[in-house]
Order: sequence, then structure tokens, then C-alpha cells
Amino acid sequence: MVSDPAHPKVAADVAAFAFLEGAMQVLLVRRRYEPYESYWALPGGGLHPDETLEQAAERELREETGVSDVFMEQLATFSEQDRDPRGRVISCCYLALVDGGRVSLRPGSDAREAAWRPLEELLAEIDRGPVLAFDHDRILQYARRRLAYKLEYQNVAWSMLPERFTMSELRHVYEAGIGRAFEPNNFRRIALGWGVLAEAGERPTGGRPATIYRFAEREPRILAESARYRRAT
Amino acid sequence: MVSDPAHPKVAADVAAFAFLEGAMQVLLVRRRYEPYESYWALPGGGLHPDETLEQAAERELREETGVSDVFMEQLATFSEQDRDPRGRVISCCYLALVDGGRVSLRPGSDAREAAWRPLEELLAEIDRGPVLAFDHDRILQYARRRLAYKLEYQNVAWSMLPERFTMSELRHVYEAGIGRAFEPNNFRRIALGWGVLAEAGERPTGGRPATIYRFAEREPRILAESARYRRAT
DNA sequence: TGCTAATATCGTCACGAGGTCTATAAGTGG
DNA sequence: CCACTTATAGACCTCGTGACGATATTAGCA
Repeated sequence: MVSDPAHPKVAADVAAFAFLEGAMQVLLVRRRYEPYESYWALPGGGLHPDETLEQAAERELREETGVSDVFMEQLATFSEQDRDPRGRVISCCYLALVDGGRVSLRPGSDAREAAWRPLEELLAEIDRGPVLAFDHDRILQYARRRLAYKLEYQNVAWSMLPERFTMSELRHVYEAGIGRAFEPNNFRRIALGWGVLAEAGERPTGGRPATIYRFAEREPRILAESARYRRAT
Repeated sequence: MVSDPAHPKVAADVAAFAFLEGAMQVLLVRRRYEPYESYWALPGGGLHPDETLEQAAERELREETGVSDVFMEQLATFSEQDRDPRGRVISCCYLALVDGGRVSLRPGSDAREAAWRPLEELLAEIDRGPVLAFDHDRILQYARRRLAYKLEYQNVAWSMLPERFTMSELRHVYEAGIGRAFEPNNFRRIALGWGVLAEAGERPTGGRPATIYRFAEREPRILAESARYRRAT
């Protein structure tokens, strides 16, 4: 497969995250073919002529894992010459946020299997040495930083939660995505201050029942302006 | 110029900003050839086989405008099928910050001329209708948002200032880049609080002389953590 | 029925960042 | 000597938010 260097191969890869079993998980596929045969990798593949990069990312995610209809945002484009041993491949990477309880994994033809892997464990493993195919270790680290930032900045957590959830569940998503424990009461006060949560009943918990919330608007919205050295009168 | 759709043409474009004559300016080139002949556009061009996208952005900026050795950061990749009438061209766009007093413009072979254009006026013109070639109107709007965010987030203003500057000059860069007036005393207190400014003499101003500052470190650094719902003990 | 444990929710305090405003310092030109 | 300009400095106040304890509501159990 020789490629005209003026027209390199272009691909889209996806770092998809979900909150499952109390931890943040990333969606990986096991490669069926060379190169990196049997390695784990981020789902992704070549751009088709009739689609945008975002459409390619959605299609590859659907084809390789069965996951569709999720929040997606462009991350960055990676263009190092040696990132693919087959030749020049430029990869535009996307961040996807998935409600893990809503989707079921169906590995596609290019993948032996698709699976959620705990993010923290995987990142710790990567710190000790290469794990994923291609430059996907680096891409995953990049995606993780963006995930943390995105959660603090916009109300995108609804993408990773069922329709109805408790304040604890919301907090757990934030704690897992940002990688830090939060004071429950402070988190609660601030989350309610966003003005995007609506009450939707109660749920027994083994202790005092928890209020159930839903997102009043399932559209991305800036949660907090960075309010530095505000304007003069 | 027919292109294999599986291997589209890949280009890098640059939105370069500088603070000149009291206003934020963006660097444009006037196109010499079709399509969009004689239109103003962002500097940019096709990726060479032996370079990364960032290297291509630097090279195109240097070749078309004479500007080199500037702060550069990837913005986003645009892949709409119809963004170039010649066929499928995917453009990876970069944000560049330039010290306008340090560089001199030298238009290259692909450009009739290169010029700084006042950002606010240009954006107002864009609001009234298409102005730049291709989808560069949209890319410029995207770049402007990133510029504002970047200034608040990291100490990248040194890229747009001479070695030595006064607090007023620094504030003017922020006001022009973010598009808002700041209370001088607040700005001063907070800028000094960053801990990255060092005093370097005085300069007469027509009133009380201004303290001259320089950046103690000319490396990107986070200025303010987003401190929301901090961790529990 | 009491007691404890567990979980969620609520109230309060303190501190610091940042806004507003006023005062002072140090030049220029009448 | 005074008015004017520009930069710098201090005082004060509000508000967001981190820290911590108190209260509400269930289950389990003797």
C-alpha cells in the first residue's frame, strides 16, 4: 500500500469514555490484523470520501464496537511520520462520552473483541511502558486531560449518565473523570448552582432516600465563566 | 487535479495574531491564484511528505508572510467536503502568537501581499457576510475564541510583546485579545500575582514613569487552576 | 421500642480572589 | 505654584468555595 506523500491516508480515532462499575472506563478494541495484531487499540479507521472526519469517527465507533449516538468532540490531529508502520497516516482523534448502561458492545470485523477497560489502571500500565497499538498510549493520555477539563467546563456529564440519577452518582462521575475526591456537600451546592438540574423523584438508598435528578437541558452549556480581572465599569 | 478520495489532500492553515497600533491584528495574505484569486485568506498550504502538520504550518507561515519563530498551537481540523472548490482538502489549523514589532512581512510567491488586519473590524465585516477565502471566516472566528481563552489560561502574552513592556501594554494586549476592558488596578494586582513578571527598570510616560517588566520565564505556564468543588480532605 | 449504622441533605464559618473606590506618587506644561 | 496626566498603592466589600459539623431519613437488630 504505497501512498502518494502529498495525499496521505487520513483516519479518525475515538477515545470513548463511560462510567461503569464505579470507575471511568475507556473503550478499546483488540486488533485482528497486522500491524499490532492482537494489540488493544482505540477504535478508528480510514476516512471515506463522502464523510467528514466526525462522521468517520462515529461510523468507525459504530462498526468496531456497536456504540452509536454519543456525545463527540474533536480532540486533536496527530501527524508524526512514523506513527503507523504501514506509511503516512494522519489521525484526527475524537473524544466520545457514553452512557455505559445504554449501549452493548458488538465487536466488528476488524476487531477481535471490544471491551471497556478501567482508565486509571490502564494509564498506570502505560506509565510503566507501551501498551496500546500505534501512538494510542499518547492519544489516550491527551484524551484523559481533555475529559477532566470538559467535565469541569461544560455540563456534558449527562452523556455518561442515565436519564435519572442521584447526586452521588453525578459526583462519582466527576470524581472518576477528574481523578479527585470531592466534598459531597460542596459538590452538591455547586452542581445545583449550575441551574441545569431538575428534581425527578426519590430513590431508596439504605439510608435517607436520595433525590433523583435529571438534566433539564441535554445541550452542552458553559458551567462557569472564568471570572478573572473582570471588566471595569 | 483529481485526488484519490481515500487519500485526500491535507493542508495546514495558520491564524496568526499580533498586537499592533493599539489593536489586535490578524495576519492575512492576498491570494495570487484561483480559486478565490485576489481574496484575502489565512496563510497556509499543503503538507509535505517529510514534515508534520505543525512543521507545515510554520513553513507556510514563513514562506507566505516571512514570519517565523513564533508561538504555535493546534486549533482544530476542518474536513467539510465542499470547503475547497478544487476537491477534498482537509485543513489542520493552527493558532500563532506573534510579536508584531519583531517581524517584518515579506509576501511569498503564492501571495500578492501579506498584511495585518484589525481583528475587530474584520470580525464585524464577517458578521455582515463572507469575506475571506474558503471557510476561513469560520476558522478565524474559532481562532479568536481560542485566543481569548488562551490568554486567560496561560502566560502566552509574552509571545505578543517585546522583551520589555509596561503594565499598561500588557493590559492592552489582554483587553484587545479578550475583547473587554479591565480595571487597571485589578489587572495589575492579578498579573503580578501570577509570579511570572520581573521588574526591569522604568520608562517615562508623560505622567508618573511606568515600571518596566519582563517575563521571568518565557515558557507556557498555567496561570490559574480552575478551582471548583475542590477535593475533600 | 430504643440504639446504631448508613446515607443523604443542610447550615455555618473562614479565607481569599477579585470588584470598586479613593488616595498617593511622579512626571509634564501652563 | 497649580492643573493635568499617568502609574501605583491601599482600603474595603462581596462572593465563591473549601472545611466541618449538624440534621434528616431509612434499615437492621437486640
